[in-house]
Amino acid sequence: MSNATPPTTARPLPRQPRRGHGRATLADVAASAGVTAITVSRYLREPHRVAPGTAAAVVAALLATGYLPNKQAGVLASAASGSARMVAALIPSIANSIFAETVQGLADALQGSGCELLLAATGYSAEREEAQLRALLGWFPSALVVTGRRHTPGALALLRQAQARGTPVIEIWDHHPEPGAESFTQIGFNHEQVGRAMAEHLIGRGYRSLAYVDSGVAEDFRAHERGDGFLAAAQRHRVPARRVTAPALEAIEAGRLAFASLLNAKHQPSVQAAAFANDHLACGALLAARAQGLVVPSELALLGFGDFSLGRQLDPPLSTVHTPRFEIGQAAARALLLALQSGRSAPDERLPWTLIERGSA
Amino acid sequence: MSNATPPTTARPLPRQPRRGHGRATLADVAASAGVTAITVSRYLREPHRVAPGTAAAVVAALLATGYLPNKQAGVLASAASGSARMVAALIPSIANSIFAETVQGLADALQGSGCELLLAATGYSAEREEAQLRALLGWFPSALVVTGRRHTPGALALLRQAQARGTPVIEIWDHHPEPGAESFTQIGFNHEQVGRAMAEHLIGRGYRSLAYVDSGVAEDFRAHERGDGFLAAAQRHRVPARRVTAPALEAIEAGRLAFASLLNAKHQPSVQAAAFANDHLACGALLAARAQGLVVPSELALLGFGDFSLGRQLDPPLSTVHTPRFEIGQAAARALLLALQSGRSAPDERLPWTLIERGSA
DNA sequence: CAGGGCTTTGTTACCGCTAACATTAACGCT
DNA sequence: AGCGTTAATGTTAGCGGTAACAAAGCCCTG
Repeated sequence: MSNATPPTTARPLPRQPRRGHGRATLADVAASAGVTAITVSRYLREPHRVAPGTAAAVVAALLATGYLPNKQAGVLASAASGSARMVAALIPSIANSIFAETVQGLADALQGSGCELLLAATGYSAEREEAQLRALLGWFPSALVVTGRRHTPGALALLRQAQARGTPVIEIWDHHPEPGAESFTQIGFNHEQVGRAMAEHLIGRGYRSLAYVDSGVAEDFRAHERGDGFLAAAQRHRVPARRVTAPALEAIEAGRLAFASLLNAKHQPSVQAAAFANDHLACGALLAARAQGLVVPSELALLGFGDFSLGRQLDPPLSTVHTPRFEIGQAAARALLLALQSGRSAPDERLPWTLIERGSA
Repeated sequence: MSNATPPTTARPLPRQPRRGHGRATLADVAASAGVTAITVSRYLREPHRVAPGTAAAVVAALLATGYLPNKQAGVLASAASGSARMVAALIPSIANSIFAETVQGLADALQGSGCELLLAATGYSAEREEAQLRALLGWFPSALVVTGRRHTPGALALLRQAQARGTPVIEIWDHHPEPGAESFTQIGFNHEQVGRAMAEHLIGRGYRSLAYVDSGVAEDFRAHERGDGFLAAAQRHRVPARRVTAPALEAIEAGRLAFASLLNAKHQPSVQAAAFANDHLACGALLAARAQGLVVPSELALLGFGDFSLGRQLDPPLSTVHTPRFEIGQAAARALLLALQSGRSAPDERLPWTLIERGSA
């Protein structure tokens, strides 16, 4: 009755509309189908709740408009449910084949779950990890996958916050439950244990003077831990062992150089067997040893870590530790999907590694 | 005049509020700083536009609340500007070291630009590429990086739409400008040309019966194109050449088996030199050849593609084609950042490859 | 045939943030 | 003094979707 013509007061003066991005929206689809937006939204999420006839019209409209849902809007609207369907993964390096395979496992297992993968490489820097984490959290990922259990205090606080809010946090490549301290889901294995096994393998084969050639990457904590385990086991067996740190170069080249320092005459007794932080280092050393005419393993035994394809092809083939690198990614995906479903944090998983004796040790 | 007290009708009865996710929002920060949300927002985006005193209060409030911006909301609100600061990349396989290094280059160069990386692996399937593309587009990425120039019609339509809306689209690992057809920014090299160069190298070294061992992955178009170039060049030089397709197995093993079929007696003339779709295949063949006591390259020359570290370590070391795999990722990042800045699509880049003669061909 | 329950669709408000415009105060200049 | 200009901050509305609730229509039952 009174809404015929608004008087001169309070004219809402048309302001310039913010144009969107040109893509069809739910409203467009709805208009085309002759329904309202919520019906289309419902059809997309719970198709059984719209009547068959309506559904047909909606489908036609969806095809006609080429609608693609705007996930930003969707996530924002259902913020409480927190279902961004996006997993943020932080790994040290993508180029490192170890982590590349893990990411592949993660991506494969996520495929079909409707989760996208947001990836960042930290370059083995804990500070960078924190910065990346901060950036990635801005997207409200539904789960977080981080590498290892060492983080800056800031990163740790962010991870704890996220976990407290119900975002699953999964640590991969390590398995080292701290008694008492409540922590995140860990999927991996114990690196100290691997180091011990490497030492014990060499000792068992009769070598009586050992070395561990550590990674030149200062923040490759897992390599250092394998070294810790290695040295501890040697000490327990009263076998002399020392730690050498490879130069921070391309790994094969670094292995070559590390080999030279292993043979350095000023160390007594001279090294009979060396374990390496990774296969690339070990291969470099193996090649250098062969080039010098040294007989492997009788004059110097070499044991790698990682089971890269390269080592299998050398002469003698490199003895090494096979790691479940693909499986870690898969298991992480399974664990986080489970956690998202159940609402509880998934259990730890300790995945098996195996020491493969090939010929070099 | 009439809006003093609403009558009993239309009581807005308090409805249950939708709670958010528990994280501090701009409004919280603003309340803590004693300003309104827009001021905080402004401080974060254009700090010089808020007064120094206010800025100090805002900073304090930001720290006190531990605020992390919600990027979903930010992107949604500035939809027109389309600045999601997120790059979607689609590659065939993450585990393949070629692409892993490219992704690393991409991530490295994106680092610091404030762009996140949304990654998906297509498993060399064009259909899967389209599906992934559809899913990734839901996030309104600010740029798209796809591998190669072959896409399904649906994917192509999506890419064109995106480009038309101003989202840079970059095709990596290929460089094959179609005359006339307007296309996307291509960063890579011409694979047919590489194939020709491989054939010409072998012909130049005097081999008079050639073979190209193609990838067993049906949709590895670039490998097939190298084969096309290889065979075309051989034909032009009137040198017999045939194409053999490796079985779709693990590549080193596939190379081993491909080697056997190369020597198949029923083919005349027998193959003197073979080029391979990738180094893994070539290495498998080289190892098989050596195992049979064949002398490489005099009895059979082998030429790889990719320059993987493995090939360098064999005896004889594998001759191969070095590709700018890391640089492709970097260049893609540079190109898309440029396109985002300038608003125009970035120019193509043809990156150099080199044929490295090592000993096997 | 009134009334309870179910199905189907719509209305409203809000997620967290920012574009567009409004407002206020301080300043400079003729 | 009067007026335009600029700097600093606020108000409003909306991005595109979904949660919460409402309402309309149908079926069945006693």
